[in-house]
Amino acid sequence: MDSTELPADSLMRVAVDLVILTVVDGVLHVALVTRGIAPFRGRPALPGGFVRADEDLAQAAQRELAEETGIELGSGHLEQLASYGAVGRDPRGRVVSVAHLALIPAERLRGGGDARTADWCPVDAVLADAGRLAFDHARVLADGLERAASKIEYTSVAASLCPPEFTVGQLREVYQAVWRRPVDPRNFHRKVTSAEDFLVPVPGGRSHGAGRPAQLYRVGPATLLRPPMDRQTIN
Amino acid sequence: MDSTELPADSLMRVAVDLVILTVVDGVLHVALVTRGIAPFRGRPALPGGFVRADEDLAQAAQRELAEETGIELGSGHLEQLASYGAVGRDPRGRVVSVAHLALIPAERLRGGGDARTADWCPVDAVLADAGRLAFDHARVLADGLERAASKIEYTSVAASLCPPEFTVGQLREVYQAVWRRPVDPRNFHRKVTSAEDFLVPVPGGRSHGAGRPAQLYRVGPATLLRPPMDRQTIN
DNA sequence: CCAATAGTGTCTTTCAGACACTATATA
DNA sequence: TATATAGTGTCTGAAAGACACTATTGG
Repeated sequence: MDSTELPADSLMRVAVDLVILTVVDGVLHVALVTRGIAPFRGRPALPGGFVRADEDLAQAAQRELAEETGIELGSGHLEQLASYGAVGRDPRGRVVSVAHLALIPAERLRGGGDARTADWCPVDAVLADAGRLAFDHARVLADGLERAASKIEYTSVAASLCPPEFTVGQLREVYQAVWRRPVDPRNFHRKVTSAEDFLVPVPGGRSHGAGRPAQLYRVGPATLLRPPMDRQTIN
Repeated sequence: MDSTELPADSLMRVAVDLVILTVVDGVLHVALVTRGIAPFRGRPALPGGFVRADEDLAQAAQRELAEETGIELGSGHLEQLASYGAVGRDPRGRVVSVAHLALIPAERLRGGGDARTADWCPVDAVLADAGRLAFDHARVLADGLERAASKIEYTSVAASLCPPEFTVGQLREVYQAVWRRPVDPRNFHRKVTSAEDFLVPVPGGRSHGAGRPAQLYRVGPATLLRPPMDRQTIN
């Protein structure tokens, strides 16, 4: 492995940062850590860390996700978001961060408080004070939220924010939380249940709680929703 | 700039690779270089190079685009695509590549032949022998093509593949080339001309050539096409 | 019973697919 | 005149928005 012919000034540190989203009681939350070391000590930041020499980008993201949330990604969704490499974004030196987006069910959260684990913060509150976020994480978070909102328009990844078996009402709550707008229950029901292979009913599965019990579903083999839902237009 | 506390094994080389697309005579072309040095010497590859210490990712991509095609990106479109960081993707050592997608008008091409410049290759021919591409560039190219095809569904970036003033027919040729399928001229015309602020007619601007002269348009202020076109369903 | 949520049905509007037809240039 | 491309109009079917109505639970 001779790399003498490679330019030395392209040697940089490569990190992964994670936008980890979940929905708790109809409210979108993002996982944040409080930085214990400089720079930005004491400020909220996205979970993340440096990529190791023996792992690829997705592995590094999965490792950080497990370390900060305890999630092993059995259910849940993880995808690459974008890379951020402005020259001065980290005062310690040149760091290129490959941001990832994770969508995980609320039921699998483990309690925060531990310094190593992330805290779940309502996205509205975080955005109201986005200037406190370390590095360029306000931008990364904004990009992650936009990606999540657009991706549930045409895919079934919203189910990654639900438990393995869920009702149409729970799925609708996820859409409303991510889109920050109400969705008509009846039209939503018609849309998602009539889409081919999008949801598969669990035989005999019924929800409990207030109101009429609902059919339980699992996510179906169709990962794409066609035609898509349009969050701008939708009632 | 003290980085002693940073882990040494996250030091990697960071590069940009470019998927540069254009449409010549209704056929989609991609810019490829022939590698003059090992590894993959003599094999076709996407244009690219290492990021310098004093430039960010977008600047590096623009610089490489200018060096390989002579395009200064007055018109044209450049966006980040994705990052590729598998451990063994470059035999010389650990290299993380941040791929970008560029869409440029055919009229601004400059002749190849020069060793420093890229050659324009029909995408069909390249895909038919994608295994010859260096590194993981077959995958990067596939991702770039998919991104281009999906992005013209809901944005006006297809106009970046046309000259500044163009006819509806030219724009339709671009869609057909990127989607690899025919599009009904009449329905397409109705769709793009009735979309608010998508195209703005050039007063008195008329095309010449075979058939009835067509109105010339410039791309309008609306960057989004709503509702989008669906390349799966479209006639 | 009432409140709450699940689920069905229906009317209307919008818009895409298909395609006839007209308009205006070049060969 | 023949041919090619531009552009308009019209019919039909799919699907979304709006919303009435029924179904089935818990309190």
